[in-house]
Amino acid sequence: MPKRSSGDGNPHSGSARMRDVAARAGVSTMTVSRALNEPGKVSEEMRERVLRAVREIGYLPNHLAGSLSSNRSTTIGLIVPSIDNSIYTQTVKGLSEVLKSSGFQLMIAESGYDPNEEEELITVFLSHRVSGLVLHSTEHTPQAAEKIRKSGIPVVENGNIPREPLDMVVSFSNYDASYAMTMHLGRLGYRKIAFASLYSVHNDRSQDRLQGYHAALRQLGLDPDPRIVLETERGLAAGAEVMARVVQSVPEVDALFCAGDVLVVGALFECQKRGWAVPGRIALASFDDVDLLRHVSPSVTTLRLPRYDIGERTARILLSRIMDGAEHLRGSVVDLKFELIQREST
Amino acid sequence: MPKRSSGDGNPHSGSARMRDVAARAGVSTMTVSRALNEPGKVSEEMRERVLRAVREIGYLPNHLAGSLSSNRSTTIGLIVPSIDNSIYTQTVKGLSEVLKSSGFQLMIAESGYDPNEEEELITVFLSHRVSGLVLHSTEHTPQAAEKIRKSGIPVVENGNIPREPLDMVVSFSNYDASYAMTMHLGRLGYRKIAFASLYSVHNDRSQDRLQGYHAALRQLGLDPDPRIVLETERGLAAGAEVMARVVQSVPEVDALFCAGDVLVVGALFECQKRGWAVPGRIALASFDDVDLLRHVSPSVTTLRLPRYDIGERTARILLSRIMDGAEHLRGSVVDLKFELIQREST
DNA sequence: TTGTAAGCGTTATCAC
DNA sequence: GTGATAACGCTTACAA
Repeated sequence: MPKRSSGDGNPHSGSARMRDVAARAGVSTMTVSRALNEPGKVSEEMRERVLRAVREIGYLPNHLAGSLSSNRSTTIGLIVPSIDNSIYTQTVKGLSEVLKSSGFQLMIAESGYDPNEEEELITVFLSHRVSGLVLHSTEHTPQAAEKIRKSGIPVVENGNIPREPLDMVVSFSNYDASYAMTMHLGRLGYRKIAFASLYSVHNDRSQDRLQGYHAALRQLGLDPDPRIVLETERGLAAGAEVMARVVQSVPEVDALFCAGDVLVVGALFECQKRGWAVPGRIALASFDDVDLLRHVSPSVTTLRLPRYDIGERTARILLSRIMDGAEHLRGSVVDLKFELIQREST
Repeated sequence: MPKRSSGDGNPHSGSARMRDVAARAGVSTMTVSRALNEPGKVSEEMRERVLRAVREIGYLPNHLAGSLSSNRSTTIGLIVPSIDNSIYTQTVKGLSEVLKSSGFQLMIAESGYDPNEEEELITVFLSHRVSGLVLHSTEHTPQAAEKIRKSGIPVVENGNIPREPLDMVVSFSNYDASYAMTMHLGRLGYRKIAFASLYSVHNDRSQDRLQGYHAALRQLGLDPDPRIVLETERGLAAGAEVMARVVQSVPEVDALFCAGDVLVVGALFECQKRGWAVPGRIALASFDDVDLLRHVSPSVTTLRLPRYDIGERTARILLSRIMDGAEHLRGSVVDLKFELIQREST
């Protein structure tokens, strides 16, 4: 019962197998395998004979079979809350570039900010026997944590620095960044600092930013005012709406710190439309240094976050664990620093 | 020589196998396999017995083994020119959402606008035995085309509508879109229409946009002027630079069509800085309807492209081929339409 | 409806 | 340095 015969119309059905290469080269499959994966362990002559046969036949190794047999895969699973968030793209690029150079592939999925969905995706990735996992969120179901632990594969969390990491962490601290910006505003003399962030439900980044803000207020001796602490959705329209709402409900406000996405740009446009001078009437600060903020007028004070570096370091640390078995890296936390960029808006 | 014993420290080494589940449930592995994959083919009692054993043991199926054995995988390969281009994110989201609902996973890689790199990635994906391939570029090496053909897997190109598709196509026409916008500018009375695009080397989208522009000029009876046709890199700074260059070298220019990325925003800022009225001194039009263009002042005339739909349709057509064997879809071309949004800038 | 046996394409192991 | 053989964990094909 040759299975092969059944799959005539199937994908990949025509691909040559290693044994075809072996037959053509007049060697065993092991020699082919070695010539391809550990060229040093094979004589020059054999190597060339094999490689010629590979070319002639148009042989393509089957990673599935290789991974099954060797119990090693070359795939990494990445779960982000939302794929269409431009914030992550730099990190994904950093990850992708380093992984590619080591022959690893990225499997990507989005959790939609839902820990249960994340758990489901982790399960799927584990089924695919990924060699490592990268999670942007640092909030997980207990079951997810348990599955990961049980699997034994290395994990990097990289959206924030959690109190209780699953394993490794490569990130900046949302708390520290938010604290730094709020302190900066306070030192510049602003006394009534409003704070806008994205919804913090199942979003520990937002939560930490809020806490950083509050900690700085305390340090500055400023009273918190719930009327000027807002959560909203993503987008320019949301930023504009927040701006209008804050100024109208609490006219004494003299600064707005938009701790998420491009909210600040919407806010700035709203100011321009209403004729509110920035920073004269109200100062504006933001969280991520997107290109736009340097080009608008006034240019916007913001935090430069190591988005690309996070991806790059994440990949490197993961590869160390996977390829070099660097067990001493288990549980390590890399706190990449951010930079505060003072511009015209404050 | 039990392979298993060697892998004690290895990832996934502790995971239970189907045979463990079978033993626990007191059935054969085939019954476990059926209970999991074709529940209808198993009696209620068996199904429950198996599922309980699965839960108790914490069994996680091994997709690698399943795919190898069945000669079917649940992964799709996606190659984009550059991951950090926000243009693709909506398409990736569309793809991802549909694929996820069918249990497929996305493997993503970037070619860096290099066909040879793309070929390399295609090879890797084929090695991973992806069930389908999505390519943003429509320019490929002959070897890449040959490998894909030989593999027999379905492919969708979705960055443009090529003259000679590899297989299926889901896209809008860059030529048509560019033609439409240029005609629109002509009909509004603009006579000296400049054109800025991203570098067109190995970028057939840019090339087609340029051709659409030229075709429209002919149709409008306007003479092409190489001095006002420019290629540049991505980014706001590039847009600003193009704007300044065009107006200073050819003062008669009365419109600028930025056919790429966020160039137009840089151009608009430059106009504001220089005090050039838009559209009084010069009209501005763009290619992609990013959120920003609706919020700047003046708001910018642009093309609304079906980015998300492209991803969604791509996934659907691919899944039809893979799961339903819909061979009649082979070679089909889906030309998704775009929409021209007239705003204040023209 | 369930089970048996063979095989998917590769690599680990051990012998030469 | 090279090869024979037995896995890897699952599904196909067929038998019961």
